[in-house]
Parts: sequence; structure tokens; C-alpha cells
Amino acid sequence: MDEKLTVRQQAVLDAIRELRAAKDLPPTLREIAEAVGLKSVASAKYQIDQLKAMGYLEQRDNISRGISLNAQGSSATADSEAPATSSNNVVAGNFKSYPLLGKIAAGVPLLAQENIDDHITLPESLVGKGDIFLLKVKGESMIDAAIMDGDIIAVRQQATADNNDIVAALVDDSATVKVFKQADGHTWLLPRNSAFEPILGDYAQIMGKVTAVLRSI
Amino acid sequence: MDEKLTVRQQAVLDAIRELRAAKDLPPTLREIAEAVGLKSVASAKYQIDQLKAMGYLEQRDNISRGISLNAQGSSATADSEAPATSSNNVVAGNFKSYPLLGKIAAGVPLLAQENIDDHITLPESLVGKGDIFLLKVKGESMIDAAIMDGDIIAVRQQATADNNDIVAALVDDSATVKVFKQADGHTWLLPRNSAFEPILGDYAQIMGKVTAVLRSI
DNA sequence: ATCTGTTTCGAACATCTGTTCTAATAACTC
DNA sequence: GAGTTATTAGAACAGATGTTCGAAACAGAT
Repeated sequence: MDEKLTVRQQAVLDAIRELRAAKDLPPTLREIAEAVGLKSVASAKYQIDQLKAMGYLEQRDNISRGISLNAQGSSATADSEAPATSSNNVVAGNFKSYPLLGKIAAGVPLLAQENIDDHITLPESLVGKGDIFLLKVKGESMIDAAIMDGDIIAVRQQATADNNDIVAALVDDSATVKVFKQADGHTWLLPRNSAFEPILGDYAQIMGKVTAVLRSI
Repeated sequence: MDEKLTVRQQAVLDAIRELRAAKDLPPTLREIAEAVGLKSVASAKYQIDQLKAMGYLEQRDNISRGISLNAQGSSATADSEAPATSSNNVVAGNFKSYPLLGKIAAGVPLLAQENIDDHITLPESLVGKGDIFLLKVKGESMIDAAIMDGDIIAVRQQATADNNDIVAALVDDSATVKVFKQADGHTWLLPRNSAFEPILGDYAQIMGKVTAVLRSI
């Protein structure tokens, strides 16, 4: 394993960093070549391959601008222990944009344009996989389940649920959050606040299961 | 000029955001086409051109992956009855990577390497500005404030707090979440669960104020 | 100088990517 | 329905981009 970077290699790394910062996009091989004064793309690729082998960067095959620098504390000298310090994990995860539903219009598919009020991008690891949408909670009926008025909940769309799941349901065209329970041949939507009464959910439409709760204070 | 986005246009914007987040690279036209179910690159370009004309994004000519979303507070023509809240905007917001603290080591600065367990990227709009770190909640002492065991809280670093703020504090080298209260010349850390007793917080170190609560179910 | 390993160059190639055009299809108005 | 507009599909094209190969240039050691 080589320890020290050559002048050229350092120049290439710097160039990648600068070009990326300048255009907010990783550079192409030709852009790198020009930046460091190489007159052939192949030369740039040669350098990239070297640096890749040494672990200083990643490059996804055959996809344009697929270069990304690896974390490295620019330790240039001193300890020979260079890049592989990865002690801590960075949860970069997948991010998706989830619709925040506003007023629920009757007879309109749940995610129809008319219902969507906003979009919020969140890590998928937080809200889970599936067809997720967001709802803003109104009222205190679920306070004992630690869901407050004003909280934003993530809901994974599904037509039914398991007992004791927290679900979002459509009752008389308005959305409500309750605990799902089937008993005696009936479906019940139970609040988690003794001041509220259970709702008979036989005719309610289950929107989905609550998978996450977000609150800004 | 149309102000309202069609379903497809919204889907395209979402796809761009998602693909960009997923691969940390703006997508190509073909990637967009596939993501939204268009079977021709030309169709994707058509949509991109529309959105570009409407100002929702920029695209640098002839350069690969040259698409970038515009910050858009531009709800264009108003006149719709927005009930006292923000309207149809996509929250593109700033994203930052926040450290999730693990076990708190005695005598070590709060955000020292040894304390950091992980990093999670979140929208700044959710956790607020300032020096933010994340903590995982243990125990049920704040259940009546809708903070459960296992929740992740965002904490903004500050040495003191206002009465009734929910704070994270260091008591005997372990982190705890309580309500901050000063009275009778003493500082109290109050639980929000009648089964727990208040803690005298005169010698506790206030880590900061809780600004957000996240829960995956 | 000769040898050897490294680096660069040039060119050809295969894909990827954006652009343009035409026609077909869908949506919408009258 | 006809007529109009908006959207999509398909193909062809041009330019951008990554890959590969062989030869030349370079540097250091023998």
C-alpha cells in the first residue's frame, strides 16, 4: 500500500474537489484532465484508477460524473494510516420527498393533487418503505400514545391493519389517527386519551399505518 | 402561464429530488423518464423544458446531469384561499448531518469523537438552527410530554434554558431529558410522568434545549 | 547506454446523454 | 362529432463521457 501521494495525484484530488465545489457536480474525466494539465483523457483515467485503487475515491462504472471523493482528513504526512479510518458511520441513506396532505377531499383519491399541501424530504430509514404520505395531527385524542396536536405523522398506505396498530383512517371525509382494533366482528378505532370515546370503524376507510412521528418544538 | 403543477410535473420534480438524494448526483433525462414511467427520453425532456420555463429548475445545456432544482417560494399567482398557513410549496430546505450521541463519557467534551455514535441527515427546518445533536431517549420519564422510550430527540446546544423548556442535561455523567424549571434559587429538572420524582438540577450540566422529536414505529 | 517500471499521449471504440424531428396518442374545447 | 392543444413515443442524430489499447516519453537504477 502506497502511503504518500505524488504531486500529480494530489493535484487531481484537489481538482476534483474544486471542480465539484465550483459547479456543484463531480467533474468528468476530461474536465479533470484539463484542470491538471493532462492532454489525454486516458491519462486522467489512469490517475483516477490509481487513486481509486488506493481508496481515495470511488467511481461508478460507465456512469457520467460518477466520481466521489472518499472521506479523508488530508493527513498528508505523519501516520501511515490514511483513508480507512471509517470508525463512524454516516447515515446517508435514501431520501425521498413525501407529500403532506392537507384537507381531505371526498371522493378524491388519497394522493390526488387536490389533497397535497406540501412536500417534505426525509430519510427513508425514518419513515420506512412503501407508499408513504404525511399528515398533520389535530387534536389530543392520541396523547397517551405520545402523539400530540401538531405532530406530523408518516403513514404507509394500506387498506387494513393489525390489531393495536396506530392507523390513519378516513371517517366522514376527515382524517383521524387512532388505534386499530377488530373485535366481535366489528372494527374499532380507539383513542389513546380517556377523554375520548372509541369510534365504530366498520365504515371507515383505513388510509394506512402510522410509521413515524415528527415534532418540532 | 400555468401556476399549478400537474401530477406529472410534480412527479418529475419529486423524482429529481429523490434520484439526486439517492445517488448524490442529479439524474439524467433517461433516469427521470424511467422513474416517472415515461417511455421516451423526449417525453422527459419535454417535461423538463416545461418546468424550466416555469422556473422550477435549471438545466445547463448539453452537459450531462446538468439539472438543478430551484429554490421556489414562487407560489406564483396567489388568490387561492390558503388558510393562514404556507401554501403549496416543496420543502427543499437545507439538509445537514447531525451527530447521534451514544454513551456520554465523563470529562469529554460533548461532541468529542468518542461520544459520537452515528450521523443522521435531516432537514434543518425540522430540527432548527444552531448547534444541534441527536440523542436517543431512554426511559419513560417524559411520557406525558409525548416523548417515549426509544425516541430520537434533537438538542440545540445551550448552557441554560427558559422555564418549562424541555432540555437534555447531564446528571452524574448520564444524559437525561426533563423539563427545566428555576424556582426558589434552585434549578429543577422535572419529569413528565407522575411515577418519577423531580431532580435537583443545581449541579447538572444543561446540554441544550430539545427542538424536535422523531419516532419510528 | 540499457533496462525497467511508471506515466503520458493519441486514437479508436462503446455507451451515455442531450437534442431534434415527426407521428401517434390523449385531453380539451367548441 | 370535429378541431385544437398538450403530451407521449419512437427514431435518428450529435456531442459528451468512460474504456481500452498500443506506442511513446520519462525517470531512476544497473
